[in-house]
Amino acid sequence: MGRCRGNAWWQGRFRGCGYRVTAGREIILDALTKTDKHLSAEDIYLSVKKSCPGIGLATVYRTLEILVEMGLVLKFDFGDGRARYELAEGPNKEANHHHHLICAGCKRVIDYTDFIEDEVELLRKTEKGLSEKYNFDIKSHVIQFYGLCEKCKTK
Amino acid sequence: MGRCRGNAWWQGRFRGCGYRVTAGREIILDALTKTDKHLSAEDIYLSVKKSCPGIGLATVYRTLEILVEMGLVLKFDFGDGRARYELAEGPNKEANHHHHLICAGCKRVIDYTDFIEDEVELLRKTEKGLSEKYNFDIKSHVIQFYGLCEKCKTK
DNA sequence: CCTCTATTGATAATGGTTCTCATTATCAAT
DNA sequence: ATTGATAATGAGAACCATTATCAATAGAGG
Ligand SMILES: [Mn+2]
Ligand SMILES: [Mn+2]
Ligand SMILES: [Zn+2]
Ligand SMILES: [Zn+2]
Repeated sequence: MGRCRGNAWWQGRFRGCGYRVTAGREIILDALTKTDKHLSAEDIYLSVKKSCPGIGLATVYRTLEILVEMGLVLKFDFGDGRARYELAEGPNKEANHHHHLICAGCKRVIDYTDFIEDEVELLRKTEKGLSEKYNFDIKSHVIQFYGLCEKCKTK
Repeated sequence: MGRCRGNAWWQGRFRGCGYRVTAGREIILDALTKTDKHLSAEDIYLSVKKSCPGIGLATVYRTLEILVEMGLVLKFDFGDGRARYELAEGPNKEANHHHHLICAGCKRVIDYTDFIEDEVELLRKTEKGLSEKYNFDIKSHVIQFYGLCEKCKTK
């Protein structure tokens, strides 16, 4: 057996999907785990480059693609022309599901979970109704509110 | 007074915003009015080119930008790498608001309004709560369900 | 170690969108 | 109807996030 790279929670899942565990993939997932921001591919690239200077931007994109496909990471479009990524689940983020408030002024993105309970209730009803009516198998949803944040609404 | 170009419902609003009424803008808005599809800029360009061969793609983009800014047209990202546009309101589409089901298999987009009543109720509550808690002025929302349509779920 | 091959980094290519600029069209004032 | 100020346009270049290419490298089972 080759040198062991550790036993982080995600590695089993990773190997189970037939993917190899590499230094690049480890550090990219680390970067996403260590922040609550909504990082772009380039954000991640620059962040990861500090402790892994040789990494290429293409590897970041390729890894993110895999992570999204596996459901470990969520990919969003907040309207600024680049994709944003966020850890979907993890060691400390088991029940991380939330929705977004997006400021049209400063482009800030606010995570909120405050009203999730009621929403989840309605979503369950809506998804059930839609599934039956359109015979559509719902896998995920995107709920985003656009407007002006505290600072931008006064200008 | 120059040749009158008609008195379509939108022209007053257009001039009121300081924009000139042009043949290109008229025909682009026509194209959006005459369909219930979710057209890309290039879709519109090709469609409009048939009755206005000289039009340029840049004009389509510029016009769409204005229409979105004015709130006459909605811009969506369904994850296929290009923006999609849809008439927000119009002569026959006063209460056109709806949400989307997006098939990850065939990329088909289904408009639905069936369960809007309950959703509208929850949205009102949620928006009120969020506005107060985050002092955020909500202007619009995007609600999309992703999954597999009738045809794609069996494969 | 050894082999097989998935992964990687550098870089070119792609493709949707935006920008530039000389020309044209709109429209309020004549 | 004509004019003049300037907004709008078309052609094409530029931009830039994302993908594809490919030779070199590294993961993992034996
Ligand atoms: Mn978030
Ligand atoms: Mn629609
Ligand atoms: Zn703001
Ligand atoms: Zn489908």
